[in-house]
Amino acid sequence: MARYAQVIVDVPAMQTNRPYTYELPQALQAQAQVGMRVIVPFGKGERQIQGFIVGLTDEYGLTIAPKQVTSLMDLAPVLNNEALQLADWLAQKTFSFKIRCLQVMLPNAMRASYSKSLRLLSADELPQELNSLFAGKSEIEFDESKLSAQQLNKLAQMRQAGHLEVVYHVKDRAKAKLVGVVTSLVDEKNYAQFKAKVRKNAHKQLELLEFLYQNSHQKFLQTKLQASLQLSLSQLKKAAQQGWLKLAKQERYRDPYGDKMLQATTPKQLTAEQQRAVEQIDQAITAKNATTFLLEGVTGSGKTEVYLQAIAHALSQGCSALMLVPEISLTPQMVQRVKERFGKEVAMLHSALSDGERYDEWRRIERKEAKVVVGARSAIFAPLDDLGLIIIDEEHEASYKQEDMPRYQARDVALWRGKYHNCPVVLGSATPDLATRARAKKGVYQQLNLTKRINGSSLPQVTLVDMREAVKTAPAPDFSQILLDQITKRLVRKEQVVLMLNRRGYSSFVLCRDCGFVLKCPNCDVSLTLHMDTHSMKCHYCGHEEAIPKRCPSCDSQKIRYYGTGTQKVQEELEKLLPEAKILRMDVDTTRKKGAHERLLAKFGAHEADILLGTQMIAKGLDFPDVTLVGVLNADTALSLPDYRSSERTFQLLTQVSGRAGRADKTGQVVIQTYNPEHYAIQLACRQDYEQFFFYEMNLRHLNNYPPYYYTIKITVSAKSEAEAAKESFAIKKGLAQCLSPQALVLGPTPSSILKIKNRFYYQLVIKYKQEPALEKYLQELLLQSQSGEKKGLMVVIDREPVNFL
DNA sequence: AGCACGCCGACT
DNA sequence: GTCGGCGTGCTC
Repeated sequence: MARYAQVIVDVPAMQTNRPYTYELPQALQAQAQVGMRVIVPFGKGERQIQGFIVGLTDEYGLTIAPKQVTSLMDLAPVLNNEALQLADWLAQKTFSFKIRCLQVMLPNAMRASYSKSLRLLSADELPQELNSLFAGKSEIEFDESKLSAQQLNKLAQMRQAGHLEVVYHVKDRAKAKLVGVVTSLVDEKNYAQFKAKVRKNAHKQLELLEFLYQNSHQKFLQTKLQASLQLSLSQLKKAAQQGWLKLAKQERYRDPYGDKMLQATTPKQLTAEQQRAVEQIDQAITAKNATTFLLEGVTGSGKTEVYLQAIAHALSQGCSALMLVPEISLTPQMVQRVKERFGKEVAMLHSALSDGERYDEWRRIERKEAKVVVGARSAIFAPLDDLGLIIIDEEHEASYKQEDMPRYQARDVALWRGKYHNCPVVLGSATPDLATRARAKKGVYQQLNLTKRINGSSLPQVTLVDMREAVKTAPAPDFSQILLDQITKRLVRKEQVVLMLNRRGYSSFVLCRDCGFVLKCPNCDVSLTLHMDTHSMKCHYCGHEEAIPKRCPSCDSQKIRYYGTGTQKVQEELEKLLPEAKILRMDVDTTRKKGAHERLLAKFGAHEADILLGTQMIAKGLDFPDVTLVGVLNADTALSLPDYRSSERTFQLLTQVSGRAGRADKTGQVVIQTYNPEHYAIQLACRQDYEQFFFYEMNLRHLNNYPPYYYTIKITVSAKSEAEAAKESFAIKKGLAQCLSPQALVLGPTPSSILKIKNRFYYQLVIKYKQEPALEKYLQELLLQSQSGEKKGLMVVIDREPVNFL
């Protein structure tokens, strides 16, 4: 029983980034607990907002009168002690507002939505101008954007005079789904009595009564009953009135998967290597050791089976398990495998779920109805409170880093939770992140190796095509003769082909052959991308759209052409070369709709197409036995990017796609087209030689002072003018020089690779350092100060260990 | 973020 | 002389 609550309010700003003390009304004092959501008044006026109780006290150390908590939004805390501690750590580590860190722990639906309404206090004072607005009602919704300046003016006057008030609403969107349930009340005792009252020719009623009698005291889903007996709602209601049945609402989980029945699977026989890995992990689970394992295994070496058996062991110890996969919708096969093994014990959290579905999955976890959670990045916050194991599959994936506030790295959160629960964390990959692998080498992580492919199938045969030469005789700009021949061969043999277009930093734009003019976005510093489906030019950053020019806007030449390579263009090329081939295209455009991804893959799996053409997204986790050829059209577009990780990315990607070919009995072939055939990342990816790549790349990182030898922090400054952004970033550099030791390095400031986005200009600095005790404080201070510049349109963003330097 | 207070330009 | 612009500062 405390009198006051410490509340973090839902105002993401630097000045409000601290707890506020509210008085708890008598009635709430017994219920209030740390970790509950509340509604509190904040600021002048009657504005109401959501907040989180982070502490309870009996002291109120302020001289101003306390405000009172309006209401509690929860009956029990939605954030436990672990979540609150984790939020603290996150806020500090990622330079984020506390409120953002608390919100990221919960499903979206638990974030309140706000609205305002206008309530008329004395209706006779209403001026004519506002008559139509209120239309006789005493309370209307208040949407400032829909009102004219004059109307707002009049309203303000009314308010001043006390004839009108603004009412603030905080709505909890977290609602359980309710379904109608019908319970039969007909039995031996009343059946005859009911029947006597029904007219003889009322067939429908008799039929219903008969049905209810046959199913005495049973429960039915209202919708199903209506459908099977062809009843309207009013007929049901009438029956309820007569006492035949009871209509009620019942809570029901939204079911994102449908009632798809899955065949239960049993653990598979393990190879000696897998066995060893599972044993080591099991041991750590049983002993409650927060060991971090690096499970390094080539594609097809059976990492998933190791995960599944380790999860089973955690469950057998009475613990729960958490498994992260990169952007889950991309790997439906993986999800299915987990569901097949653990059935309804599994909860899924991924981006394709609606807010409601996500909320339901979250509650299933919280109520301990699901003990295995599979999900993408944000699932790392799943409310499992007896964790026995955390797995991060494809741990090198960049998608584990969140790109906006709070900019967390899910791997780091996993390690934190592992420590909290004393449970092991397994990082799995065929091509581990260099930092991870380096830690394993130093013995910080324990390495487990899977060196053999599970079915003994050999690694695919890889052919490098030097496009500098091949392009001279190529039948189409993106297809060398060698690749085309190979594709044709598969078509004849009725085998399947996967073609990957490395689109990073590459898209189709329009260029004038005469004057070199490129059509650019008026708001952003990027060229517009051609979209054949809508017949327009689009900006990928701000959404600006315009018509495709027929003549050059600069020199009026007609020689304005499409340049670059997009999947659409490649598809057209391919259709011309191989008119008989059936091609499926998979890219952002064709997979935007929910479930489109799965449908495309299912189609390809069912042999409805010969060729699957796509971007990076096809490289991950899909596994089709009849694919015997994988072609990479442009292996090196990412290599030229000004990012120290471009080699690592290219290596990972090529290694991964190569693994897609020939997994079963048929040996696969991989054809890689490149303009840099001698580049080490490409050469070593061809040989699937991670070890060699690791040594080579580590050496380069060492020479150039990059991670994992150094930590990095990126500071991005943006302003309405380039000069301001530049000026501010130079000032920050000056400040940094004061606080950093001579061992630290500061790169920049430089204009960001895309200088202008949505009419804002971006400059950035990168700090590379090993040990800087004063840095963290300095950066916190910098953020605090930047607040004053924010009104002038200056913004500062701090990103720890950024995933891209662009 | 949002809301009020407060100090300077263009109107009745 | 007032209305109303938006720069500034605070929110338990």
